[in-house]
Amino acid sequence: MASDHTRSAILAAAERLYADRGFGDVTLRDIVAEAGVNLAAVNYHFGSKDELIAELFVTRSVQTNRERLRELKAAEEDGGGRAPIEVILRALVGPTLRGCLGPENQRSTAARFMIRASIESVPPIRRIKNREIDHLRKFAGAMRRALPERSEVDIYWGLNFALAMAHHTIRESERLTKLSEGKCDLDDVEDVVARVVSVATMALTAGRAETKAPPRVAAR
Amino acid sequence: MASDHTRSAILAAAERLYADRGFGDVTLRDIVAEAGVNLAAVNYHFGSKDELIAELFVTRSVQTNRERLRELKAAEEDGGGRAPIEVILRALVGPTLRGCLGPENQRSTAARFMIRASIESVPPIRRIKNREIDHLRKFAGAMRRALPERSEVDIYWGLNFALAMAHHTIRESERLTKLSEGKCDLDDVEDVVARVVSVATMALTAGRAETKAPPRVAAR
DNA sequence: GATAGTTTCATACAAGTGTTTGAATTGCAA
DNA sequence: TTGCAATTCAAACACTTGTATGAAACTATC
Repeated sequence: MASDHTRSAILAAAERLYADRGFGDVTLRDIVAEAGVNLAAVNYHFGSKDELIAELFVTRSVQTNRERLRELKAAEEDGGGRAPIEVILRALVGPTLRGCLGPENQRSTAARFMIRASIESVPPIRRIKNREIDHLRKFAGAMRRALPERSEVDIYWGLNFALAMAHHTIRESERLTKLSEGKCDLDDVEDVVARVVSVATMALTAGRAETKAPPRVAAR
Repeated sequence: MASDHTRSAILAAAERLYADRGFGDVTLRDIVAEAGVNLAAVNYHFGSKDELIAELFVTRSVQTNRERLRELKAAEEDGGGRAPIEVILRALVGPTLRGCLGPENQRSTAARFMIRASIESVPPIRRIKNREIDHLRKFAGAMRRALPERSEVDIYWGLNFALAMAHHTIRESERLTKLSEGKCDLDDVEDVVARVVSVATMALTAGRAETKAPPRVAAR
C-alpha cells in the first residue's frame, strides 16, 4: 500500500483545478504540476484520466447526498415522519449553497467541484449521474408527505424550481453581483438560503385554484 | 462576393453541432464534415475557429435580445410606460423557453445554441458576454417601474430567480421528465412559461413584511 | 477565350493531448 | 545487507487539434 501520498495529492490538485477552471481546459500535465508529481503517476494510480474524474465525482457525490439526507432524516423524525416543507427544502439546497457561496476563503472546493460537474457534464460523469435521480426521488417523497393535498406534478415542479434557483445563483453569482452593483450580498449565505427556500415554498403552497394552470396574462 | 454558400453552410452546421453536443467535443473537422466543405474553408471564411464561434454567438445574441426587448417595449407602451410584472417576466423568459422546449421538431437550433453558450462559456464567448448585463439592466428597470414600492435588491433577486427557473428547466428538462416519470409535460411550453412567470411573480410580490429577511425556519 | 481574382482542395505542420514504456529509485522484509 | 516488489521518473508514443500552404478549380470581366 505504501504512502498513498501521491494518490491523494493528485486527487486534491485535480479537484481544485477542475473546480476553478472546469473540465474543459485542465490537462493531466496541469494536474501533475499542481500536485508536484510525475505525469505517469495518474495512469499508474488511477488507470486513466476518466477514472480519476469518476472517482472524484463518486466520492463527492455520496458525501453531498449523505449530508442532505442526514438533514432530511433528522427533520422527518422530529416531525414524526412528516417534516415542514421549508425544512425539507432547506435540507435540499442548504448544503450546496453553503459550500459554494460565502466568503471566498471558506468556500469548499468539494462543493465547487460538484457544481462544475453538474454544469459541464463530461462523459465519465454523465455515466454515473443517473443515480442522482434516485436521490432526488427521496426528497420528492418527503415533499409529498409534507403536502399531501398537492398534486404530484406540482411537487416535481417545486423541486425543480428549488434546485434551479440554488444552482443558478451559484453559477451566475458573479453576474448577479455585477448586475446589482453589489447590492445582492452573496456572502450572506443564510440570507440566500432563506430566499430560495421562501420562494420555493411559495411555489409549492400557493393558492390551490391556480395550480394546474396559473393565471395566464395576455402576451404583449 | 460570390456565393456565400460555403460560409452559411459552415455557420449552420456549426450551430447545429454546438447546440447538440456542446463546444467541448466538436472539432473543426466535425463541422466541415457536417457542412460538406473543405477543412480549410473555416479559416478562409472566418479567420479562426474562435472567430466563427464569436460570430455565431453575436448574431444569435442580438436576435434574442431584440426579440425580448420588442415584447418588453410593446408591453410598456401599452401600459403607458409601466407594464404589469407578469408581462415583463414573460418577455424575459418566454422567447428562450419557447425556442428550447416544445415538440422536438420545432425546437430552434438557435435557442439551443444560446443555452449551450450560457452554460459552457468558452473563451471567445466569455469575452462578449459582459454586454448581456446591460441588456438585463433594461429588464431590471422595467421591473422597478412595475413595482416601485419594492426594494432594488428584491428586484434583482426576482430577476435572478426567473432566469434561474427558465434556464435550469431547459438544461435539465430530460432529468425532470425522467424524475417525474413523464408527469411534467415539457412539451406544453405555454404551461411551463406560465409556471415560471407565476412563481417569479410571487417571489416579487410576496408580503412586504418579510422582504429583507424571509421567515427563517429552524434548521433541522 | 484569355486573364485576374476568388474560392476550394489535399496536404502538411506545429503544438498539445492522454497513454505507455522501461529504466531508475525507493521502501521494506528476510 | 540482500532481494524484491512497489513506486517514481524521463522520455517517447500515437493521436487529435487548429492552422498554414501552395496548387488547382472556378467565376466573372474584358
